[in-house]
Amino acid sequence: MSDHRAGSFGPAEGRTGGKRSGVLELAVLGLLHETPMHGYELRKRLNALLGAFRAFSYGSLYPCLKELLLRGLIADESADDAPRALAGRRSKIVYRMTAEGKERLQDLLAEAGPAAWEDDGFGIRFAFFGQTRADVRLRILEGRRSRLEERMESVRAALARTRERLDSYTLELHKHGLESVEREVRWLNELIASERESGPGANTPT
Amino acid sequence: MSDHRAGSFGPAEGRTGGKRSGVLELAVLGLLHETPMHGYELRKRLNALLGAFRAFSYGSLYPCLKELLLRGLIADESADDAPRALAGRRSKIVYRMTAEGKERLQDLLAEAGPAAWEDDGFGIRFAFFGQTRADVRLRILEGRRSRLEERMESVRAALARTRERLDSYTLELHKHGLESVEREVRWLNELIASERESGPGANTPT
DNA sequence: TTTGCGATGTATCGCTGCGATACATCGCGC
DNA sequence: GCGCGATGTATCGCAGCGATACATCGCAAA
Repeated sequence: MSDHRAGSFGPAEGRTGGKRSGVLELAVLGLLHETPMHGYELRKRLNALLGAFRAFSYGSLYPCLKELLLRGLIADESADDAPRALAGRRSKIVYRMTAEGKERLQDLLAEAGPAAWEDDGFGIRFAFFGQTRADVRLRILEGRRSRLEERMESVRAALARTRERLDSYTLELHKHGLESVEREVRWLNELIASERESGPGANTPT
Repeated sequence: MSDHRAGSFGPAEGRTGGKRSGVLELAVLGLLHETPMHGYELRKRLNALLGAFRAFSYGSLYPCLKELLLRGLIADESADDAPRALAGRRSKIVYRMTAEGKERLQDLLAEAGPAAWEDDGFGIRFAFFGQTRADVRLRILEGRRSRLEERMESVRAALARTRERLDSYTLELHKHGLESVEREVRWLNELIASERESGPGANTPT
């Protein structure tokens, strides 16, 4: 019972206590793209950026930062240009993106597959839509919409199957849940329409 | 400025110690209260019950079941009334509630504190409102509402602080998120009203 | 002056729960 | 008699949370 990863895809690295981070990686890279920052501020900005949608904690942020450093996607700015003469003094770590980091960010922002229409993946990508190519935006929006439609369909089917066994509170819960999803679909429709309207040739640079 | 939980409720709720799952425990107990079942069906029913709101996986269900067995809150029915003569044959495990389990369920359903107005805790409890005392229902509904209002307030404040730095997509995300919360508050208001209406003396028995 | 406090800042530990996977049995059509 | 999908039990690796520890800095009340 040990070591059986079929490993069809997924980079076989990590280990050594290394923490992988899907969405956080994009979030960090996306923010650092603007200006260098240290962890504390990164978190504040991140949570301000995402608002009601999501909040990250230090328990995930710092391990992620550590890993990104290791992978060379970000670097400690205070280390490469500081005088270094000051012996041992260091309490702040200012992170900046490296060239590899920028490349990675571009790859992540170009991703328009399933990962980009899951709840987390979508939300975080949407927050960085300003840096995303117009055609990718559209594909993500549409993918998200069909993902939600799928979900609604399966919930509705399950509901139809069990409706008579459910009490009024459960029914109410389902109704509310379904309406939330419907509302998001409507929102997506508006966004898609306005994307299409602003010209299918519009490519947003950087 | 502080983005920490201000702790207006503080330690009064007697945490300070490793606390067990809570959510799944309640779900399992709540379902098993009706009829005995095995894990597979438990999961199906659970996800049908919760619908769009939430879905549990085996990775959490089975460990939870194991722990509940250990704690004596549920028992393996096929073990205590089966002939036992059949040597070694066993593939299904049918769980039933014990007296301790029923007691525990009552305690969980009576809980109307902070744990009951977090996203998960609230949803799961709402699904079992049919088994909850009317006054507890009301307190949970009101607690949930004020929790959401708190959240909206802090998001709005953060938004006001950073609005000018955000691009149109991020603004759209915030708007949508805020509206979702507002919608849930309105929903809660309706529920509260209808709870109050149906008489403050109404105590639902099991 | 000192003391205390809240914001800033870095970091880790224990835990919950997910997702993928493995494997076994059963019923049923062909 | 065979395949195949539903039923059924179970675990592993990992992401991310929440609490916590600790250190420094600026500032205002004592």
